[in-house]
Amino acid sequence: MNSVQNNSVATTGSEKRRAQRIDQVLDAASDCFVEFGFHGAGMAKIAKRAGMSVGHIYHYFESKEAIIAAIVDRESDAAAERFAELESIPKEELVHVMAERARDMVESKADAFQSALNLEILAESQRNPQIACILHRQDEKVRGKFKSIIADKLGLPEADARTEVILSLFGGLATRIVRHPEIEREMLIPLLKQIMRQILQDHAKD
Amino acid sequence: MNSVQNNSVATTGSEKRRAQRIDQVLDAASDCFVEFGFHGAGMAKIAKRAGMSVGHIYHYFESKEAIIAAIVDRESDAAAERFAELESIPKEELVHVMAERARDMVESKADAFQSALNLEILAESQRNPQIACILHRQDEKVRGKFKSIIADKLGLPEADARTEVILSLFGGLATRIVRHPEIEREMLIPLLKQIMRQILQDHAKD
Amino acid sequence: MNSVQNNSVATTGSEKRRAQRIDQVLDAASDCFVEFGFHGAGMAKIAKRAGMSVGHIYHYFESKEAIIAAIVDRESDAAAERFAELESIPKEELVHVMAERARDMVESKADAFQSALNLEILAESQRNPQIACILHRQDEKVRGKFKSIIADKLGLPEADARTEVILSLFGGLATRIVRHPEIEREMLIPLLKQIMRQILQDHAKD
Amino acid sequence: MNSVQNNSVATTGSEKRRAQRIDQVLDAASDCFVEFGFHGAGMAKIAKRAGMSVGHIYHYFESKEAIIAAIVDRESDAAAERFAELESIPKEELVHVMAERARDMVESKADAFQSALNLEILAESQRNPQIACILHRQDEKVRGKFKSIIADKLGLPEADARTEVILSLFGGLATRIVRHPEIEREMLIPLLKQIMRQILQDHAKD
DNA sequence: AATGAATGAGACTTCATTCAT
DNA sequence: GATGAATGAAGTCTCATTCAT
Repeated sequence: MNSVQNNSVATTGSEKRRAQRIDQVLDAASDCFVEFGFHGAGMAKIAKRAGMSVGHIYHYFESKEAIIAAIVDRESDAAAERFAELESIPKEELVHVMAERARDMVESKADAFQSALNLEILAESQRNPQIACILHRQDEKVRGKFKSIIADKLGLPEADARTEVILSLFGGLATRIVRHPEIEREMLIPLLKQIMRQILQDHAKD
Repeated sequence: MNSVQNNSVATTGSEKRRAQRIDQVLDAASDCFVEFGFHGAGMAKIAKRAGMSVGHIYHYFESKEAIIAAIVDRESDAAAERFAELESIPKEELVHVMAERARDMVESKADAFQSALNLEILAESQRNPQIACILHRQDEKVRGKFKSIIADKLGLPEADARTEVILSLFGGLATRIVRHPEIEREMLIPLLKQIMRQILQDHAKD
Repeated sequence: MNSVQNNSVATTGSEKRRAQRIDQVLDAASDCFVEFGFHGAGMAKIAKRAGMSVGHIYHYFESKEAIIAAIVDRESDAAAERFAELESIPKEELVHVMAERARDMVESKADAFQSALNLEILAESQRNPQIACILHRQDEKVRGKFKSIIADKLGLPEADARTEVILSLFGGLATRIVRHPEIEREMLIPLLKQIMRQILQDHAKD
Repeated sequence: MNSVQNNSVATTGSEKRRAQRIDQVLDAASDCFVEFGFHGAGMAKIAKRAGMSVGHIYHYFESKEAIIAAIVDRESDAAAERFAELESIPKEELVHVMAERARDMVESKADAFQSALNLEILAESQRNPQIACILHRQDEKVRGKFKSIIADKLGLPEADARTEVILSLFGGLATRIVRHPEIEREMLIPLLKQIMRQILQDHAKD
């Protein structure tokens, strides 16, 4: 369901193979985690879906925790990148692009997988400091870029608040849509666009 | 951390005691679930914190699952009630009250809906149909009341969309605030109020 | 299903009540043991079926073991008595009566309950010396009476062997019929009568 | 006590080892079941006697139930085979061989069908449908072969009845002998032979 | 006499992890 | 690199028994 990455800068054939194997594990684990949760997915199930023996997984990962951490890393990298693309968008188009972004999120079911995993990750991050740290670091990155777009490119005040509210809204939307697939998504878009416009333009008055 | 309830309509002393004991278990379990997660919290830990033997918990609950379900029930009941209060608010004050509600959510850490337990519950609901069902039922209730307020009391069109967006925003905010306690909450309020106003008034144009 | 006994020689009303209560427990326990086995029948189930609280059963029986022992006693008493009746049968009718006894056993489903309990008891007796002892004592009694009938009343040699074979046959029949209720019982009777005759008359040659 | 089998058609060393391990478990479990009963024998005891960790047993058997089922299978297979041998016996010798069979049963304590395990199995079969089914299937096989021997080879009428009575007698004898090891077995043989002859020859008159 | 709340040991089972091959 | 046999701790749940009321 999810097997794009090949972050390896490897050149050796053996290292390439290694990276492939690691991705096999990560993909299998992601699937299992979505289906059964972090705790409900046993190493045996992951190994079977990865087409690999249980023992061999431990050649690539020190522990199950390490697999979780790697997935969180990979997943939050992907999320961060998506926001990063916004940096290169010219000022005039930004509001429009962000609004389209909202449409994508609302329309695409592709994020259902992602979002389900996200909930698992968020829950885990509450007691696993390592996960919490990874998440925090990534969030910092996203937040930073966003703020600079709002403050520098759009020249708006209160960049912090605008950033937090946008991120909250996107996060909440994603979660809500996974939980309620029956929602008619189309109808949300006009209202969302409107709100995006309001947040990203200087109408702000109290 | 959490020990308010006394829903018992009991009159007998023994029934009262029973209700007390049940609440002891529920409170202890809530604590443990927040601290260790649904699956990290063993019955032993819960029993110890409830001041009760493991075996005795099973006089009150058929299984650990049943405890989880009871907690979700209790928790989502509380959340639903909070939204239900809005029904009695007169039209003119509604936007204002909702905005204040956003402030409360942002300011108070105690809010159940923003609680850590909530994330655990959401994650669990993805694979536990019973939990999913409870959540869904409650959400239906909230959604219904909200829509009727927007459509009937405020006389606005697109009540569905407005409802979904508000609920998404509140949900996302709660989650984001638990994860980032360092956010300066105060600064969010003006922007949130503005958005609430926009959603609850008929400026809607695309 | 089984509640005849009232062995109490009691005169006091309170003792009568006591005996009644004890029989309630024994009857309930018999039922449960047949349905779930000795180990599968919890005290809770027995108590409920006896219309009595769990704790109160311990006023009458020291332990679950004691209940089992009491049942075995009662059950094997009943079985022994059935054989004892043979003593008063006149010589000429004995073969006929025994043959009829075989018919009864084969025809009556009433023994199914008994026989199911018997299997449970036999299995238990293999590791519970107390049960083994009770059973042994009763068997001794039955065997003794039988032998004396065969040797003294019928004047046959090898009374021991004849006794053992008859008891084996009856035991085996009972067990087989519980296990295979589909067997057409009627057809067995002529052959059984024939065998009874052979065992109880002096055709014995090798 | 019991470790004959090597049904494995395995050629690989690993498969051979696997079969060995499985037999270790089955042997250990048989021992424990005889000593403590199906429900008195904990997995811990079985594991210790099998020289294996508790957890590892679950690589070979899905559950304790599955172990019981496997033992019943093995045990009743052995019993069925013993009866199956009769098919190849020529007509004239049959009565004689059957009579000898009775002698063997009476004399040998090793006979599986008379083993203590058997009682345990019978008792269990009363509430465990899976066990009941295995037993029934085997019994069907034995009964079928027996009937065809009696009807076709010996040309006797009422093959059903004769079969049932013989099986009852053998079953009863086995049980009785386990319970009363003090019985002088030798003395039973002449009478048993006589009865076998009567059942397997056409003296039948009512 | 009677209740049922309460206990705690022990039952079966799962699972992350290790290690010989 | 690759396997899967093996471990043992820990998990959920049951149950005979006791005791305050």
